[in-house]
Amino acid sequence: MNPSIEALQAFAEVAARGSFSAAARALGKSQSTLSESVANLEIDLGVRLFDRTGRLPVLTPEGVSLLARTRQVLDSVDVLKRHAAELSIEGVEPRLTLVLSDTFQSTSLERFITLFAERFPDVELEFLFGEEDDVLHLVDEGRAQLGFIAARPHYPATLAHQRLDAESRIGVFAAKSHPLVKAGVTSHPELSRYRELRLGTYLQGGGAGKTGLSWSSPSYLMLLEMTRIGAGWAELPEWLVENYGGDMLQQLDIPGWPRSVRVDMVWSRRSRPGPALAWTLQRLSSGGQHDNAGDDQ
Amino acid sequence: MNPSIEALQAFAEVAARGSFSAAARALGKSQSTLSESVANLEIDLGVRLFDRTGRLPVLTPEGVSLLARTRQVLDSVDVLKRHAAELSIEGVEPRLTLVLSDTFQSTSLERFITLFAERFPDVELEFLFGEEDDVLHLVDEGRAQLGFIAARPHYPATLAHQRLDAESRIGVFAAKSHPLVKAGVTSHPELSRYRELRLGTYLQGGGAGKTGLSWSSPSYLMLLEMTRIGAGWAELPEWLVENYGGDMLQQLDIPGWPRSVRVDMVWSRRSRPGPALAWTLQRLSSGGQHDNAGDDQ
DNA sequence: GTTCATTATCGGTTTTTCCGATGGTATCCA
DNA sequence: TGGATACCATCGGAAAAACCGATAATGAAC
Repeated sequence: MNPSIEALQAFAEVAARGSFSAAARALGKSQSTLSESVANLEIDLGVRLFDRTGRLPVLTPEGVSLLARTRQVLDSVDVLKRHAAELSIEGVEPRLTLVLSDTFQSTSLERFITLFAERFPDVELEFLFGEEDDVLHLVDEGRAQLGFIAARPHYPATLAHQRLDAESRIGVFAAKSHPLVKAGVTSHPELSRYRELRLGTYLQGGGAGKTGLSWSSPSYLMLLEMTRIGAGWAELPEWLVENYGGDMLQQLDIPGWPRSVRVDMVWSRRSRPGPALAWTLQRLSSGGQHDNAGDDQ
Repeated sequence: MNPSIEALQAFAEVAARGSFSAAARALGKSQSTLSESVANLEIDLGVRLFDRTGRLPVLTPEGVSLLARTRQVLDSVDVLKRHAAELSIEGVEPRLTLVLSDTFQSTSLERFITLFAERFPDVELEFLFGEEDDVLHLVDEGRAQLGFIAARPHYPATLAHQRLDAESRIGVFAAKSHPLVKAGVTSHPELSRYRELRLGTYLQGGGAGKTGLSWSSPSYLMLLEMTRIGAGWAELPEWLVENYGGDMLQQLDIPGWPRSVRVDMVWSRRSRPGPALAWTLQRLSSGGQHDNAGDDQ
């Protein structure tokens, strides 16, 4: 037989107030209910929880011990109820999936994560990584709710987008030991004689257009790694090279590079953003640093 | 309104089996009960837990999220019930209080603690520290269930005792920088001209008998500390000096010292030892190293 | 000793839980 | 296409539990 949650609440309240009557008043129930409820709980558990010889009930040692576990039960019930209320009344999403791009600097992400954990402790955060078309695809099909992508002029009609303040610089890099560094390559045509390590998405199978000389990976981090070991040259975000490139990479002085790219957030128009997504959009679109940007609702 | 534990069990079971009927069979209830139970839970929480369009119910994203919390509730309920069963059926004590003496080597204690934690995970272990009469007093008045004390020939009639295998050597120590070390004291009468740092219990107020020249503390560790800073000489367990004395103490060569003292366990005769205490007595009295010493019940 | 607050117990009502039966429906197989 | 099967939701009724108000007993305080 399972104890009822009401009985557990009664037990905890009586223990806390030291009196059946006071606990009854606190819980808005009658004294007799509490008395019977606790008595039944004692029968249920097979343990005498209170010493009732005196005027007021006193916890037995067993009662003290079981009270601790009872509180754990009640706490977990509260968590459950609170989360359910968020889901139903406020309509908060059970989880939020973000597709991150290495174009998007991860430093500004740390602040966001801690704030999000405070504001939505019950929402599961899921991170995916992807670049370019993969981002759009994941968001469009609903696998992710929010994506970050190197800004482009046009987006599918089903996607909303917003440009972020931050901009990211993309340069052309090669390992210092790579032949093209010694050869002093300074133009793009020359570059194309060497192997390019380029971003390849999951979507387009085996590189349409550029083939043969180029290798591809869907992750900037793996491109960086391959560049480090001298497998070729690559377009890489500068911040990524600064943080993870060590001293082994050399930025190439090519006309038109490094380029400054802006980052866009994209999300689906198909359904109205839930509270967690809306909050996230607000926070990130206003730059994140000034919190007083009049962002209610 | 609180959800009932039965309903939460039903929810978890349906989610686990993927079918109301299967869950009903598993829980020994009727299918209609489970169906209604979960339906009411959904109303209670205000959240749709299952998608019922197909033949079998499928968890909604919200359901997945709430299922995790529900499992936590059920787990904590299981802990509560298990602990209650131990307390009631097996009569396990809610907590066990030991009075440790620094005479008792703490190395053999570590093994005991880990084994105890395995065998009685729900029993609270409380440690007190005391020496001599304090130990007897705490055990006799029920504040502690088991005490360790330097062996003595007679004990109060209300206390049972058992000699342990291990023996502890007590020597006379002083700081190497203390005058009596340089003076080359070799007999007890000479010693008495210097300040003694002696064990003083909580019981006997301000040192009956030896006064004036002696300072006292109820803890060997504090005596050790005072000896180290050169406040006087003291009788100390050798193992304590070895472990915590550093190189600052000198053992004095006094006739009759160091003494070998045995350690006794003492417990009350007033009530039959509970399972946890009985287990502890068995384990410690047989030395702790050979586990096959025929100790059942 | 009297008064006050507290607890246990008892009858009765309301609510919840549970069951069996029933009907509707998706899935599978002939 | 049609039948068999397993599944689910719903309904009425029975059993159990929760809850209340009233009452009597008891410890504490004055």
